[in-house]
Amino acid sequence: MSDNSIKNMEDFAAVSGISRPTVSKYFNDPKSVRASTRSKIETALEKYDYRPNIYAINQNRSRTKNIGLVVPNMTDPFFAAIARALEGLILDAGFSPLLLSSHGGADQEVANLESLRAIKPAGVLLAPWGRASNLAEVCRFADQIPTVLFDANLDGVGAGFFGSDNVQSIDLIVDYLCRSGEAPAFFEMENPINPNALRRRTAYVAAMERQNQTATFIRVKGDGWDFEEIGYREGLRLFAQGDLPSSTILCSNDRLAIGLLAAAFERDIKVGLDSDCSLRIAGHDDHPFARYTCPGLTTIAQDYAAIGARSVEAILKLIHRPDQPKTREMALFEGRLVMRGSA
Amino acid sequence: MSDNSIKNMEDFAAVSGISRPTVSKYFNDPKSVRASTRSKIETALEKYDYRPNIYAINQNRSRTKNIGLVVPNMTDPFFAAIARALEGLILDAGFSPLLLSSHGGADQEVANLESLRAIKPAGVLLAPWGRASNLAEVCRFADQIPTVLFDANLDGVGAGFFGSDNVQSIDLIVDYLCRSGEAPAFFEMENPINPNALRRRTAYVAAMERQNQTATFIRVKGDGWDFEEIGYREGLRLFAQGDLPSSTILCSNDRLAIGLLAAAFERDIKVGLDSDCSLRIAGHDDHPFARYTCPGLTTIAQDYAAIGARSVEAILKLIHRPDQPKTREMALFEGRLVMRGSA
DNA sequence: GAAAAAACTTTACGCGTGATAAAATTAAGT
DNA sequence: ACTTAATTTTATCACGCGTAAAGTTTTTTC
Repeated sequence: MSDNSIKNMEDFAAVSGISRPTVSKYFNDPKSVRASTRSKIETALEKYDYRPNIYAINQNRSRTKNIGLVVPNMTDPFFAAIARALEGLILDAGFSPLLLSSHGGADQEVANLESLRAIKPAGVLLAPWGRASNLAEVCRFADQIPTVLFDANLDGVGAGFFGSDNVQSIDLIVDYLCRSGEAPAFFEMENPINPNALRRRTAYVAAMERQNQTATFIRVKGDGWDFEEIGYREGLRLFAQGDLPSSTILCSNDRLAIGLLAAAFERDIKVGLDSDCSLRIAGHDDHPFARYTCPGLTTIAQDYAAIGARSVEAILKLIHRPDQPKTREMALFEGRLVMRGSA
Repeated sequence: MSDNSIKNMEDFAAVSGISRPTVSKYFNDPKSVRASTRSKIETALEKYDYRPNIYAINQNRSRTKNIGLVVPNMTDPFFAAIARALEGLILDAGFSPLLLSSHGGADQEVANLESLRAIKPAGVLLAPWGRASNLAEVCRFADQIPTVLFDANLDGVGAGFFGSDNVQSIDLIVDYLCRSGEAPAFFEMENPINPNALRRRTAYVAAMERQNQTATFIRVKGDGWDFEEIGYREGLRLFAQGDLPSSTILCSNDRLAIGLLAAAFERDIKVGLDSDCSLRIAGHDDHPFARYTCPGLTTIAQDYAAIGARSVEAILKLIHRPDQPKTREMALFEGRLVMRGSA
């Protein structure tokens, strides 16, 4: 027969013995048709494996069933893990995730938003590049398409933000470090791109105040996202100089700490809690590799299960009720202290 | 005026003073219209920022300007790095990359191919899941849509394969290890999913033969992609037992080695070349984190610049001349020895 | 078992663009 | 200015599906 000639819904409707509009209805919602016709269609479906043309479907719809997902840097395992979790949640909600990475920088971020615009997504989950983001463009985008921010906040942009409570988490780890040894110095980049880095800095100052300690900083130079390299290079330099402000170092993020630990190892500086150790190092984020550093990295685990769940929930609500009151939703989730050998 | 009412090409053609078919021609190839009309269109473009509806464009086309890019696991920084490089090459060629990860396993791989089918990509670059891949489905897909494999080969599937020459690279590192100390034992998983693991195993046997050494294996249990965890857990177990077949261990890949190094550190086993070290560990792939292990991991760097370039080149050739002779192209690229502290 | 409700069929149109043939215009060369 | 080639315009169809209206059949309800 003409088995292979099922080119469109018309043809498929013919072989399944159902009219095309009903078949169309079926594909939009299988439960919206009578059980008997549904089974007829599904029988034919098994035999002819037809699928509606996605472009024709979306041509009329002003919004599709896609949800854009933009992360600043997929090469960072931390974001890769979050992205993966979010993909799952989006799929569960019956939408198709479209994952894009802004690794090129703020320009790539804008380019990603442009690509998404062309695809007319129902909504977008955006972890912005950071301070360097093209705020005007991101704003313009968020005004046109339902957008929820996660991981890093840009004030007032999008319909909501969900991320970590840096004040709580930094307080938690500063408290732990102070109780278990010398108060920590804060290791950070001079000009961090990520807004979270700035918030953690402020949170560190406040936490140290609460501990009646004076905040001290180790600020290092470095551009871009090659944090391990920066931590390593600057660690080597610092250890060579030998004038650390404290024997406990709290890094602004795990990736800096990973580099710093490698530098300490190379310089034969024992890191940890034991009596023969001269340095303690802690991080923030619970990077997937934090448990395989030497020693394992004491750090803060972000609750990104919760962050992801709430972000997806928010974007879905926005999609289903697009004309709701314009109150910007926002929630910060507590971090959890993960104790390993390094501090 | 009616500034914002540019809803389609008709409207845009009107405001730019050019007929719609000519505008259409412009968007398909700006150089195909007269310079004067081109500038007219581009002037209007700046003023009204219209962009053709991507769904309407693709509705008729049997193939789009998209190239699918499927990697087994984006959470693995190695694949994240390759994917990023490939994305750049695809963009340079004037196509849009669509990146998908099969992290769910072979089922997700099939699902990804299904998604891609719906999008009608011009071609697909596929790094297959491995032995567990649904061979029949992948084959069926590759028969319908131009497909090139990279990283891992599936015999006869797709129009070509580009990857690393495991025989050369393993020979290179075995030779180095033998010259610089005790001949290596091969650390691997019992049932590796990745075809490269099997090839490296065979290559190891052959290389040891050439060195007049007897091949010895350390085979460990473990499922899935959590290689660091497996290396770490099994490393702890092995070191507790204390009956290693050799003081030099060549791991099937870097991620196993990273776990193994962490285990050695925890057990106070000094790894490296110095006289006070009792163990040497080497890996394969030059994982982005290999330079931050303690000590830095001696390994083989895959030439994935070349692999990526050739893969993209091959898929482009296939797209432009779809009916060329059906010889399956294939090339293996040499690895480079990266010497660090661990061996 | 009849009336009401629900689901389906038929018919027809619209979406925004690509493609093409024939006619009209413009540019280039002499 | 005239010829010729190149380009643009006009007009029309195609693509595959969503959707609405009107009529028909099936199922549910009492």
